Amino acid sequence: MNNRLKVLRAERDWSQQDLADRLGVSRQSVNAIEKGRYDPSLPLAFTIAELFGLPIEAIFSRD
Amino acid sequence: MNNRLKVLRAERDWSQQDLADRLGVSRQSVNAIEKGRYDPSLPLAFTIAELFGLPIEAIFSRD
DNA sequence: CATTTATGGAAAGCATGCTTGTCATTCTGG
DNA sequence: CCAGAATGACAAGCATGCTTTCCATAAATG
Repeated sequence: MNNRLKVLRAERDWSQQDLADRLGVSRQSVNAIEKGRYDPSLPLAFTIAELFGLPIEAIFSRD
Repeated sequence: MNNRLKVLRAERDWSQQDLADRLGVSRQSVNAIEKGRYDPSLPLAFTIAELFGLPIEAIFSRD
């Protein structure tokens, strides 16, 4: 899966740590997801979508 | 997370096995997800949403 | 320069997702 | 009644998600 986390983060001028704090996960998780090393769980994808006020499909997409 | 799999399946008169075949997963996975024993991975949630032609948020929701 | 902040990644360990196989129960058709 | 289909569940095993800890590099700041 691809994701737009880096862009959404940049639009808000948040560091990976800032985003991780808002999501309640570790910075390493944000980094790994952002770099495509793995996909978030569905619950985390919901948390991310809610934080950015976007549908999951507007943030994540298939490769 | 809650999900509407059972209803969506019933609307189409599909068995759990029918749905599993269409999703490319085991019947046990469909059963476990439907019964809330665990959540699907994000890629599987995408496959489910595509199969039913609905946004992920129209199928899955937080508890 | 020296220090701090941001990012990328590796390793080990625990939790979760998914598999195959198996079993029990219930329901339906013949 | 009997056979088969459908559902629910459990176990073992492998894959993935997430954690903490640690290290390396680059960019920004004093």
